[in-house]
Amino acid sequence: MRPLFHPAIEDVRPEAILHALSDPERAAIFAQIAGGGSGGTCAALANMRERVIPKSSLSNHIKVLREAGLIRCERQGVEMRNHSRCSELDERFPGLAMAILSAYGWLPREAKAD
Amino acid sequence: MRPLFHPAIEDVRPEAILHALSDPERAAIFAQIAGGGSGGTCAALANMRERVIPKSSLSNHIKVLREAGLIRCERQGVEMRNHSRCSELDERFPGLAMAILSAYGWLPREAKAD
DNA sequence: ATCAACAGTTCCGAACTTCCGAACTATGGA
DNA sequence: TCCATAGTTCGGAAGTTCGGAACTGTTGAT
Repeated sequence: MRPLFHPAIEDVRPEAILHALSDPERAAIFAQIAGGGSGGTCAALANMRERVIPKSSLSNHIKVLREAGLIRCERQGVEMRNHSRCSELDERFPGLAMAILSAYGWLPREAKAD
Repeated sequence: MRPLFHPAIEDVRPEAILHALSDPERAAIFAQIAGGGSGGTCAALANMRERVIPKSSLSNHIKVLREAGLIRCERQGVEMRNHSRCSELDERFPGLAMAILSAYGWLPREAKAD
């Protein structure tokens, strides 16, 4: 499997980010990846909270996040490592990812106002 | 036509906001309303930029924005006044609406970083 | 080499959502 | 009353999403 498609940071569109994160399940996956906790493999993500996500759905969610420019995925042996593109994104759209995660109440590690 | 449904600010869900604003056309309508320029009637919004929006679509966009909690609509005579709920929203989800409008490059009046 | 096991992807049909023209409703003025 | 104006609802065509079953690609064992 050749390197998966990732948009260049300047090609990332705000509507794609909002669309990707407008699904709470997908936003939770992104929060998990951004938090760095699980190591970011699909298997780790699949049963992160009470809900078990079918793997075809998870694969699709990850594809949507990747194509929106939110995460970067690379194969490492048999599994896939997913990591967030937060710092690049924050340069392009300052405060956006953070405001969204914080609206969901899932800020990765920073302080939270409310 | 009795008062239209508007969610209480504490019932506003982040996914609804992101979904509403993940359509660039709808986000542009919201920016226009938030900017306050047009007076916010549908007719004024319909032909705001090069694109003419069919009125059934516009009505639907406004409904989505209203039910997401982004705008407040009230009939005034024969027309409808739409205004944004930015200040309430900013208390509930600090920085969210601003980060989104700024990502689209449509910040209502404040300064812009990049 | 062959095989099995595992991690993730693709395919495709059912269910859901979106778009927009035509028909409708509500308000105000003559 | 009847008309014009501003917006809403209806309905069907087109598009999107979800998830089970079948597939691919990688590793490790025999």
